[in-house]
Amino acid sequence: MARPRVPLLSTERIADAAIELVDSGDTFGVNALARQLGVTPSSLYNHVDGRDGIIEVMRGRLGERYLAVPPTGTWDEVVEQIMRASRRMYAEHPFVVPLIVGKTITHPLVIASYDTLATALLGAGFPDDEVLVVVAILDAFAIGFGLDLASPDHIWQPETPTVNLARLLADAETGDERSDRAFEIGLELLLDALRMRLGRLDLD
Amino acid sequence: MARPRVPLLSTERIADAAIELVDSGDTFGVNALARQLGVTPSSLYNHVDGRDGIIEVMRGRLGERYLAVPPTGTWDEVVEQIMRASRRMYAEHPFVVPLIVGKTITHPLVIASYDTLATALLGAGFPDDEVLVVVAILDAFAIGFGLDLASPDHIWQPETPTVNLARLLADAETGDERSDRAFEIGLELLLDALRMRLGRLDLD
DNA sequence: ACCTGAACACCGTTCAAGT
DNA sequence: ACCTGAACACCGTTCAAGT
Repeated sequence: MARPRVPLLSTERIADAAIELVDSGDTFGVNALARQLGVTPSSLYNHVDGRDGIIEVMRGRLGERYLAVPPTGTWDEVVEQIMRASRRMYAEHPFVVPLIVGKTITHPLVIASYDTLATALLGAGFPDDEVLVVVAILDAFAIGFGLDLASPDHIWQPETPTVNLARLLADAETGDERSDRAFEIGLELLLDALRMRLGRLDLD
Repeated sequence: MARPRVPLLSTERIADAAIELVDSGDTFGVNALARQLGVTPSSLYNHVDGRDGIIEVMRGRLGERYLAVPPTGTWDEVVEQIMRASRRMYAEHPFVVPLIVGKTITHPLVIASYDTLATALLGAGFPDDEVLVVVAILDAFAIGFGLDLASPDHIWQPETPTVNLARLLADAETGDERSDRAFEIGLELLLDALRMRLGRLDLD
């Protein structure tokens, strides 16, 4: 079977299988992915630009699933909806976060999501030269919490005595609940702070 | 030369060389590190627990350099100093961030830094069950911005028309300055928000 | 156009052998 | 105790060959 009459692969099938592989917790790799698709590693190169290409179609596919509906309402409602959508995406696929982090974003839908965010902030009254900065802050926040979900349950492992940390860790809730609470409180803090800053800007 | 009369390696030499390798921008790896140390990959295993072990001694070494001086002052000054110290560490060694991210922290000095943060927040009046959550938020924030520094100059690369994003990107400052401004504004927002929340808590 | 299979340079890790 | 060198199973990528 050299060339099948109907193609075995497509970017969508590759993206979906990649997401499945990563979600399973097994380490991501071109060979592992090919194995799961029942295909030779080299066949992937007919559809996708190597390892990084696979990661980018993963991001795009997830974007289609989580960021497709454009948010509506006041600027802070838009911000909140996008942050929550990203959060849901990362929460349900935590292990993709370390893979996509720091890679250039090109997928139109994902770009559109950041564009919506920027437009909402401009509409709110944030000055031109501050909008991208705020977007970067929101992105850093979302990514940081996404990584939090991908991290092992015990990020801090004190081996020497501590003043308070060890005791707090012993009493703390388990990973996901703590992370969810942290996200909720963090988002609230962030939105409050943005509203406060906007109020100050309006006075000038 | 089987066993040298004085050891060629030590965890410190390994850590320093690893930091140097990572800073140079070359991809980190056991083999590349051994090459730089003028040593066989397998010799590293006499001092360090494989790849992950090397990463952990890197983190420890950086902690010794950037987090050794315990911060003083009011709780928010402590928070600010620790955040700035982490920022400096990540800014001067951006490429270590993707490596240490999500890995369990054991190094006493690094643990001590988080302990100091927790103690300051407790002293401020944050309730026991909220302190770790705030620490996680601060950590997510710092990590997020650290990754921002390790990212390529053009994180967003719109290939289809946008409402505002493409225009804002064209006018934007270059990577490091933008990231620095974002950090400054973000830290201000975060501290304001924490003070606000503390004020509310005090009323109950 | 789309797959296989061989080949390549490279990983991280283990372990016997040497001093 | 601490290094080398051989060996292992595994990467990601390229490319000729086959339909």
